[in-house]
Amino acid sequence: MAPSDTEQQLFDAALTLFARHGKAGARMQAIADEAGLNKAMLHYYFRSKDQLYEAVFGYAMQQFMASFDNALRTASSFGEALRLFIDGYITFCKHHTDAMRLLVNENLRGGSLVGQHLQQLKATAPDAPPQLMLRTIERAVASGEIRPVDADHTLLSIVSGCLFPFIARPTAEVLHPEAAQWDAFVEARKQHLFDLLYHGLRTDTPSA
Amino acid sequence: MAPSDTEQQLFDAALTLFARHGKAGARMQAIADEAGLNKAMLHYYFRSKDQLYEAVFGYAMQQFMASFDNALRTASSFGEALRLFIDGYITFCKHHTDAMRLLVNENLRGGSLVGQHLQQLKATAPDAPPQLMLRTIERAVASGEIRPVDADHTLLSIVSGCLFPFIARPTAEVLHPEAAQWDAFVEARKQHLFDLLYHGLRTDTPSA
DNA sequence: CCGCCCGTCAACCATCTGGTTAAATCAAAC
DNA sequence: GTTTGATTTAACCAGATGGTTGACGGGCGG
Repeated sequence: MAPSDTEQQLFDAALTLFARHGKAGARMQAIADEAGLNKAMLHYYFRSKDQLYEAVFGYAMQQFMASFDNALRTASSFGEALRLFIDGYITFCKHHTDAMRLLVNENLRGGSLVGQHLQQLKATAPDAPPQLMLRTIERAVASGEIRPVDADHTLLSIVSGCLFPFIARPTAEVLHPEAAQWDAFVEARKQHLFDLLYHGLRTDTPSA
Repeated sequence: MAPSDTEQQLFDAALTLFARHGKAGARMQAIADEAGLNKAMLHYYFRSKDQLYEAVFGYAMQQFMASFDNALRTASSFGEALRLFIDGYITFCKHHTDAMRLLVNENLRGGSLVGQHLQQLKATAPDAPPQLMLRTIERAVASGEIRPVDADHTLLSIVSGCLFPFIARPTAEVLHPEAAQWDAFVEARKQHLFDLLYHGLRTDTPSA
């Protein structure tokens, strides 16, 4: 089961190139070159381009789920859970840009892989991070900690805020041209997003 | 200048297929077939696949900008501007899914086209919708109508909330499986998003 | 030392892909 | 009715692409 060194190199190269050029745009030859190996090895370890893509996609999704699974469970309040979720999500995107790009790309294309894997996950691991966060929101609504919002929409809003700077990086960089400051921008986003969402969600403080 | 009927059909088919399969995945033959025309016509009207793609992309971006330009100018308060922006954005995505997908795809891939067009737009039309909304936010901060938030981050958050359900539709549909209810879900999102953002942005009401 | 098998490779193959071309068609101008 | 120019078409082409194959090699059990 332990993937050989060669297999891993091919796999990594595939992830990189699939993320960069999409499934159709990534060439098998280019993947082999990137890994510094012979193209035939790709077919030796993964039979076809389709199967290679599926393997890489599945890995990306699994990696994604694992990334902030533990963090979430330690939260004691909704505010803390929200902060952990945002931090985990943004940190994941920052360090696993390729995996994230692959996942978003597959979503955007409306491929069937997303649905498949998500359904399967829902069945085998009913406490995966999305579900977990969803229930955290519902609980916070029930306890009156936050306004009575729709949990699905809210989760979508949280996720979108984390993901979007990476999705729309070229656009974001027109607003924030200093290239070197990208990291700082991403880091600042954690705080901005938490503030925005926490203010937006918490129960109204009766005023004037 | 008026594009011939043939040219328009090719153009539309190209938009559809580029959006569906990406630049690399869309085949010239398939585009011609979709338009019910001969493949050579594609090269007759647009010299190459690259130029066809650029033309389609430019059109999508222009269409996108035009879609909610007017609406924004009529707003009298920040709240109204926010509502109009959200409505316009979501409505655009709903009715021009292909154009939206193309734009997001290009962003995700980090292509140079996004930067080019946006820079050019910034120069020729300094009051394009994004800039306009940006300044609306800044004004609302200055007037104390909303908290002193970073305008760039805030705009990004607004846009992301509008766009994301369309980007991640397969994922969203796992949460909301009833296929027929997609339209209702999108419509409900306008209200949810406005509430979330408006609560999240408005100046703190001093309380206990 | 021998045979065996896994891993590796260069060369090869059928098909597909973007792009070209020369002939055919058509509409308006003369 | 013929000329002229834009439009349309089928056939074609060179190179790329996913995938295959047969040979080579080296480590390992015997």
